[in-house]
Amino acid sequence: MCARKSHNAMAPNHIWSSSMHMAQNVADRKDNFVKTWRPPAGQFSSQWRQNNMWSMSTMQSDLQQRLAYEFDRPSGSEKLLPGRTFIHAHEKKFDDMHDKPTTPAGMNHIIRDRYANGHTQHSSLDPTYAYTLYHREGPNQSLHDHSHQHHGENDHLSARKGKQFYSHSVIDNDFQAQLRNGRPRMDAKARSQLLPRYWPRITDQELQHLSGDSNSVITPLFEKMLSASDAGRIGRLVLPKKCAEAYFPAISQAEGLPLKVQDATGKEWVFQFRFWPNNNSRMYVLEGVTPCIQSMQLQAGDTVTFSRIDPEGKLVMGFRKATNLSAEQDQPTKPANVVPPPPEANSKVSAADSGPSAAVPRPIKVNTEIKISSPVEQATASKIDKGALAQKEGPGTSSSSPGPVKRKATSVGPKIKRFRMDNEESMELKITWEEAQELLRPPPKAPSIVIVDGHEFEEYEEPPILGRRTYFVTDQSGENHQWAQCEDCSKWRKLPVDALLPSKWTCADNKWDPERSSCDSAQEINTEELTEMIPIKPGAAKKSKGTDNIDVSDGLDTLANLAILGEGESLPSQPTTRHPRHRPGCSCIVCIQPPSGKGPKHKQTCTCNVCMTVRRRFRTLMMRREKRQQSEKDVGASRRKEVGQSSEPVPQAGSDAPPTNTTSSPPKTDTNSEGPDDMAVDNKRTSSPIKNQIDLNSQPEREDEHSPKSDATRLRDNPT
DNA sequence: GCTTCGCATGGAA
DNA sequence: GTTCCATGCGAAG
Repeated sequence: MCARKSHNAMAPNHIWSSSMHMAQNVADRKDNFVKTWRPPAGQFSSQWRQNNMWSMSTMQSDLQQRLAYEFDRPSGSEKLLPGRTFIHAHEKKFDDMHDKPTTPAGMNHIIRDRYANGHTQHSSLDPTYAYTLYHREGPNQSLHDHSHQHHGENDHLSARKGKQFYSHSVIDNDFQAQLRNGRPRMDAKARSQLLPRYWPRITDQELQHLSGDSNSVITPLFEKMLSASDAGRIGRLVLPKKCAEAYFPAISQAEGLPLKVQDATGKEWVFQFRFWPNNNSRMYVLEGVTPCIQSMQLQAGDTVTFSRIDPEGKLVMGFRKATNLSAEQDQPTKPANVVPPPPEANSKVSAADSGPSAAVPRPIKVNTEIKISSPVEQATASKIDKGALAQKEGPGTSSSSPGPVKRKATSVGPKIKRFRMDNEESMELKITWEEAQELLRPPPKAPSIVIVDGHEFEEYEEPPILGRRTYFVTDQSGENHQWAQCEDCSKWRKLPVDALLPSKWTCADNKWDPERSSCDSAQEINTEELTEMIPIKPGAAKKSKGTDNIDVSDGLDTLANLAILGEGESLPSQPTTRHPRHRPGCSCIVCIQPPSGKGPKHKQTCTCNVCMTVRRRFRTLMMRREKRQQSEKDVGASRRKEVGQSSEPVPQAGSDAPPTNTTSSPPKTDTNSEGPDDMAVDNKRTSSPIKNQIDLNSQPEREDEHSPKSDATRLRDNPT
């Protein structure tokens, strides 16, 4: 359907794939290929929203990766060769082979550039080649980023002198490592099983620091975001099993063996590399990492990277601070992912921190996406630089780092999760993948038609762009059109279905309806009518005006409201959305609340998001409870009537109290007494120090599950 | 009572 | 259903 070329060129590739994959029979995957890539027919075929591709959950990781690329893709130098309008079957094959794991963005850049350089054969697609290869021609000469040099491969090889950086495993190098280590490295298949979140994303600057001045070659092995327990005082760093088995020495005894690891400063640490038996498997840990972690001032959420220095075969440990995110976004040109100057850092490292060119004698790649680990985050980054979406990276810059891999939320401790959510930038990560899809538009340049295996494909030379959200509507006459909201006046305008809007769109851009090409023109229909047709809330986009062109509030509000109303209750005029797994950035009632008994107490006057949500939820719960109790009373009364008529005493169902008490006892006025449900509600409402206010530190969603009696008791015990 | 060690548990993928 | 892995937890020191 779209953007075939660039996707094929840059689609997720596996780090460890070998060229043998290329030899796989294309026909084996032909059917799937065709189904996936065939341009769908129909009136929306030009829209960048084909569900058969963009909504398939099985494609998600791939798509996320693609999205990440689409978002950060620079233009200009990274375009594919204009003249190249065909797709090698084996290239597509490769893409298919590796569309599950995601590709670090930096790798994408390299791969793209290799395309641009005419390396279109297997080597250009083979990540083992395609990753970064840097060389320094002399002490004061520039390091040449392969991705920006339009030289041939031979030029590079011949020019390689002095220090070399291999940002990913080079086959020969890996083979040598096998020989040195005396045990086979992970085979290609096993490598392909390595989860993308462990793929190393190391900038060239990090590599420089790790390498020091030696003539060494660095092979990044894997990385891991520190969990709370990793960074805690236990001193145990849980290692991803496959990484441990692939890159660390084989151990047969649980006690393991001591492992020397060098940090970025050259200091050597000795950890105990061992495992625990676990569910017929092993759980690998590095013990004794606390001093090292502390010396690096790492905490949960930060990332440690493991690399190998060859030819010594040393393990070297780097790190990346998670807290660089905000600073990085504030200063997008500052190189991120730079190893902070350790205590004994030399001037080189310090200089590196001061600017991209201070310590690096070449136009080093400035990676502003290094912290962006998910497509959503990528989207956020793009949002920050909304005006220059397509030109975010100027000439001479690119991302050497990879990137966008969706991190497992549980790899970050709860506190870190909340910290990340509190982070202003992270709070902007409020766009789901499905929402992002709706914002993608084909690039303006018309696609060329290519034929692959007898099937026609639209091939775009440029990536999709972020467009303004529109809503497609079929009116009563069967006519299709779409509605878009003006950036300036927030009026909704009806547009033809094939209209492609830029992310910033105003009435003045309404070339399809000259009568309504001005913000002064009235809206064609009133908002109420519009709301009936499309799932928008009046003024929703206005809310986001000034902060972002992407209107992402709908889905979020849906989630929040669903959380408030409880599962199974949908909202009128809003799409029914099941709550996804809780992830960093999730704004649901569960995620935004501090854990029980932890965190600062909220005052009754607090108007924070948590408190406001709790209040709303409390009110809803109370209303529901009162309704339920009222209905139960009614049922009970009617039953008693029936019982009275039949003169048979029947215990009241669902009540602990004797049946006679409910009607015969006078209303209790003692708020401390344990009364019926409605009294418990009253108790709850009045137990607060401030009249008619609720306990913002209580957890109504749990209270809802408890008996009213316990509610009253707990509120009495903890009136704050 | 505190820390360390080893395993178990359960959520997430 | 299986595997991975973050973390809880009890035993031992």
